[in-house]
Amino acid sequence: MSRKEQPLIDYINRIVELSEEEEQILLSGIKTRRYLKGQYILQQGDVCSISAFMLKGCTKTFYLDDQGQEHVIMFSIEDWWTSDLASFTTQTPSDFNVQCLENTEVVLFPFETHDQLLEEVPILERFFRKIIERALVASQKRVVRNLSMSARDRYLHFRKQYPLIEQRVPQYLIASYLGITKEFLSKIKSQLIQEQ
Amino acid sequence: MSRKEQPLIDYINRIVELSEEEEQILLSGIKTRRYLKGQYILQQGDVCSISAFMLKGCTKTFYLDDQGQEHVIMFSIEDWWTSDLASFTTQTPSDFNVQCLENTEVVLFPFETHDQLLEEVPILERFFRKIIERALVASQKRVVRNLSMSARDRYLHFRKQYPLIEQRVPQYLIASYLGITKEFLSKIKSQLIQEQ
DNA sequence: CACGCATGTTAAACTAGTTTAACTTCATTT
DNA sequence: AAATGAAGTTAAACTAGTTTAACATGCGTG
Repeated sequence: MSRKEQPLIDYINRIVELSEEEEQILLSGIKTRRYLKGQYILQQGDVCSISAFMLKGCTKTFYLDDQGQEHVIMFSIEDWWTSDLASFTTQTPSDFNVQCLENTEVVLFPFETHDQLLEEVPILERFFRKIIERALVASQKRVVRNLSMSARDRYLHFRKQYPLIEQRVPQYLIASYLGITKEFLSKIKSQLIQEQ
Repeated sequence: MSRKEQPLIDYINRIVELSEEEEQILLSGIKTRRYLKGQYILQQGDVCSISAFMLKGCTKTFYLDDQGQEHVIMFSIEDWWTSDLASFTTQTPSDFNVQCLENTEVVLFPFETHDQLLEEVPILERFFRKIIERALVASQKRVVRNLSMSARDRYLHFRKQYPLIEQRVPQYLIASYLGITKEFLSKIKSQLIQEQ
């Protein structure tokens, strides 16, 4: 049996074990949606009403500061989650935008049915705890990298950790993700080439 | 009734509701422990076998890089949690040290009994999900601040957000937490004073 | 009370990363 | 084929933050 949501089911089953029945309840509580390149899944100022699992495509999550400067917080590709957790959990306006860099297809978990879903399928409580744990570990590691590594080393780490993303998104967005200007990233890259 | 663990029980009850019985099961699965100023709760390279709730005192979590430089990741005071989640959840060697800056008393959640405790008191699954959610939100916000704010603004934010910590720990540790040198923090502070 | 040591400050020389601006490349539209 | 515009590069001038070093302060302990 092949359905659109299969990658999500597989993803969940790698972490906890869903029965047939639980799977059905889950499927009845979610929906899939497509976005075109350039469209926003979430906009700064809006309350984040969904948590999204990526089936296909690529998004950037970014923040516009007071001076209108864009700061890329994360990229998401297939099999990743994307949302603004702060806004989603507290139902307050979001600081972030999530915009599609490619045509994108996602599974949406709406906030309204989220608590009910957890009541009906309690094992998902553990599932969400575990994926949030992982996200927290990743975020803490990023804090450490930003505190202790030079821009050059952060770039090398990024290239190694996300080789697929590096080829898929423009360099100036990667520079923003790393916390540097596109000009300086350009310089780093030419230095790395000369060293070879 | 007043027991040492009461602040923990109160903390949990602010997030989920524990029955008398659940409270008893919880209490039987934890223990309290004291550390002297300077002692380590966790050392880099060891597997983190506990998750700790702070009853009293103050700790720093830090990372020593290849050049032996110390990077402060976080401070913890009363009513906070401290642990290395990455090491605790995967039972792999930790990158971090947790050292007491004052005489400290904590409630310890040992890893061995953690899963069993969650089986017996399933509501704790939700509790831990929620506090990890909060920690993730805080960590993401810190990433954003480190990407988008100057050292001066990060310092002002820190002072505002953690006024108690600022007075409790030495300035050079705060500089490290902010990702700058103690000399530069000193300069920022004297600039701020002159502006008054 | 004097010694040692941990903490904090100031200032000069330095460097990693930014800003500004001009130019290249390449894909898309007209 | 020309024109437009988004993405990337290069280089010079600049600035935020580091390094090094010297000095100040306080305070705990022999």
